[in-house]
Amino acid sequence: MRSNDESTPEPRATPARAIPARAEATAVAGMPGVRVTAAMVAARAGVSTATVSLVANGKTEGRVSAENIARVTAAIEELGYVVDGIGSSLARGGSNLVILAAPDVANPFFAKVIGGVRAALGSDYQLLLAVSDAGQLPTPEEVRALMSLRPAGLLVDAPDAAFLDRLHSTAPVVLLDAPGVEHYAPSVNLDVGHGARELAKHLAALGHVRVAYLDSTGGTATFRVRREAFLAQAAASGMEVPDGAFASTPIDVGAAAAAFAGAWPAWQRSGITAVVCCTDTHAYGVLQEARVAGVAIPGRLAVAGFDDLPYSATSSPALTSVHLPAAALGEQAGRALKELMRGRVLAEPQRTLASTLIERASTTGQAGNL
Amino acid sequence: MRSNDESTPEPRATPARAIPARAEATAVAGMPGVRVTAAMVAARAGVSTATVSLVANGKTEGRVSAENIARVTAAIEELGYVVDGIGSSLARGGSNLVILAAPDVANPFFAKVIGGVRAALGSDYQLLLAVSDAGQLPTPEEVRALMSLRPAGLLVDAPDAAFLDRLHSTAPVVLLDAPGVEHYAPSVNLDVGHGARELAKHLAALGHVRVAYLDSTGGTATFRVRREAFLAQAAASGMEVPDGAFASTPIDVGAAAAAFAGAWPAWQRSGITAVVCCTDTHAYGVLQEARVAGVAIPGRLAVAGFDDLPYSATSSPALTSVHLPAAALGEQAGRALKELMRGRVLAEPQRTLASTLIERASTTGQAGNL
DNA sequence: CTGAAAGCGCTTACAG
DNA sequence: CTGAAAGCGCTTACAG
Repeated sequence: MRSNDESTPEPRATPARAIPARAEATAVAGMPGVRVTAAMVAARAGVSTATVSLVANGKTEGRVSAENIARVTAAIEELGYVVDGIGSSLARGGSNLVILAAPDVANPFFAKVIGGVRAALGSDYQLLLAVSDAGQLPTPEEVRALMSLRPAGLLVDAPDAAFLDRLHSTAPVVLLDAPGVEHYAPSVNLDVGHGARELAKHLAALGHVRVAYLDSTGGTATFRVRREAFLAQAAASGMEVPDGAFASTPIDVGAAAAAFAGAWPAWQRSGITAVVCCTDTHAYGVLQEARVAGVAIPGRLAVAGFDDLPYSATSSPALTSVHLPAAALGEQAGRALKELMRGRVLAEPQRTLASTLIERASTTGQAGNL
Repeated sequence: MRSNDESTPEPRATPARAIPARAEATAVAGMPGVRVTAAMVAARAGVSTATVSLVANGKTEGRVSAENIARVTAAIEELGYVVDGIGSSLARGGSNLVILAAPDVANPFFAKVIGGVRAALGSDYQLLLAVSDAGQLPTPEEVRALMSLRPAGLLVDAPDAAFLDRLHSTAPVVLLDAPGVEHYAPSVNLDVGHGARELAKHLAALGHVRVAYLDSTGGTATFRVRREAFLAQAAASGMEVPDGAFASTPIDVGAAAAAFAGAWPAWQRSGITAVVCCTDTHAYGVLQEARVAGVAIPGRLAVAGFDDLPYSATSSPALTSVHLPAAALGEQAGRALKELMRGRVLAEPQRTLASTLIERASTTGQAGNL
């Protein structure tokens, strides 16, 4: 669980008699340096560590004299003192860390989510990402280890029930994009079903009757929602997704391209005129392979995706896609967590953000547009 | 610096007389639960906390009787005890956290770097990503706050001198992709210059004489290296990059496409037959706009990039690109840091990984390939 | 306004 | 093999 041969030379605190100014300035990057403690600051300022703590944390109002504030401030500055997070966390009973666990950090969509979280959290909390291998949430063991840091709060993106069952958090938790498991904790969800239905209506209105669906292999619950909502509305709108018109691949352009290449001859024979992809990434693969095969988009085949990634606005043809409000997702989750961390009760513990269909040339363009 | 109104209700440790089994199992996600301490385990097992610590950390050899190991193990299991990272870190003088600071987390390239780091670090250390806004390293203030967590080590990707000057780390540091600042700390670099020169030779061998260069606006030091190495070899190989044949945009497909659209008429007039892009992302923009404008790739214009992103292998045409060993970069940096954290001295503190040119259809394909 | 002291949860010499 | 005790660096009642 933790390193058994932690032979790192631990810097022993130097005796407080002669405190050199800028002790930390002697630390060379990569070399252990001298750690400046509150006791050293106290010695230099001629006060107690209690006073140092008060000043360092800005809790001086009506508690520390102007004289002492000045002395301590000067000593802090001279020694380069930074409050130790470990000692502080232990004394306070918790840290100011917020941990964000997500299966898919390296994703342009997720970058926006992170931006939103940061904006909401502000500088009171330290945001750290728990990373694991691509497409995987951290294991429960990893999360246990993280919980032992006593984070002030936890944000979990796209969790499944198994993960949440094994997560016994003592800190407030907010879930992001957690369809089907909202009851575990306050959550912010995406109404991706709405966009999926809009997409089905859009295709039906364009006269499509037989459509294919390119799904994700494995993946999180959102893909089930996307598929089911689309299929339900497709049926309601009089469209058919024939049995042979399903395929699934990992979220990877090449894999999607290959799957499309393999499936297209049969799809073509069965009269498919549109393919809906569960992510824009899948759709890029279809666009690419269609170009190679000389399939006119959208003239011969309409293509659409989900996520509205940056590239989709400028791809050729531009890709019709269900837009998801990533920044708002992060921002509202961050906001909710902040409330919980302050001990407040959420007025609205379950939130859902709308998705919207962005219609572009891959479904609406001139026929024959390559 | 830290929250001033941390009004979170702090769970007081319950008196150790009646310890219910599975205390933590009563914790509902999002609700503060009971924290199980070593003292509770000790009480239940009828031993001292010292013994609990020994057992929990697997340091029992020749120090704890089989009898007591069994009792403590059972109590740990029954109560769901997890060693508290805060208390442990304070006692040990440091945490087992490794913090990775990077400007560009949401990048497929970087996902591989992270994978490499994780593989090298193993389970002895907790890897956490310090995130900031897109394209930015965390500020020195943010890093200070992180340092106060007493990480066991620090990994910094693509730092500049200003960042390192203000980073007074007391923990071992390893730099990744840090051309020009290697002297600050042990580092693992990418010899991107080699790939850039290979690319210049490749284009020259294909008969190109006048080429354009699409650079990144701002960005990290690697872009300077890419440009300079390419230009030097281009000149040496008898190619010319005319004054008007430079452009730069952010790392964004749409921006690159727009820049190319604006520049192409003049480039065409001046006899440009190839454009080198400082990232594959820029190159995607060029490919896309070229398609719209009916510019045959590579017949009329050869296109190449750097990074060899996943999409480049399957784009249409597939993109010639300078491949960078992302996973190896992370892996070697992680390995080096692990050595340092164990108190060892690096045999080879400066390492450089080779880059290779991957030739694909965007430069070598049949002329007229759209 | 101030400081001595207790306590946060753990680890590690130390004495037995 | 075992436990009492000191100590990690801080914060916070508490008494003055």
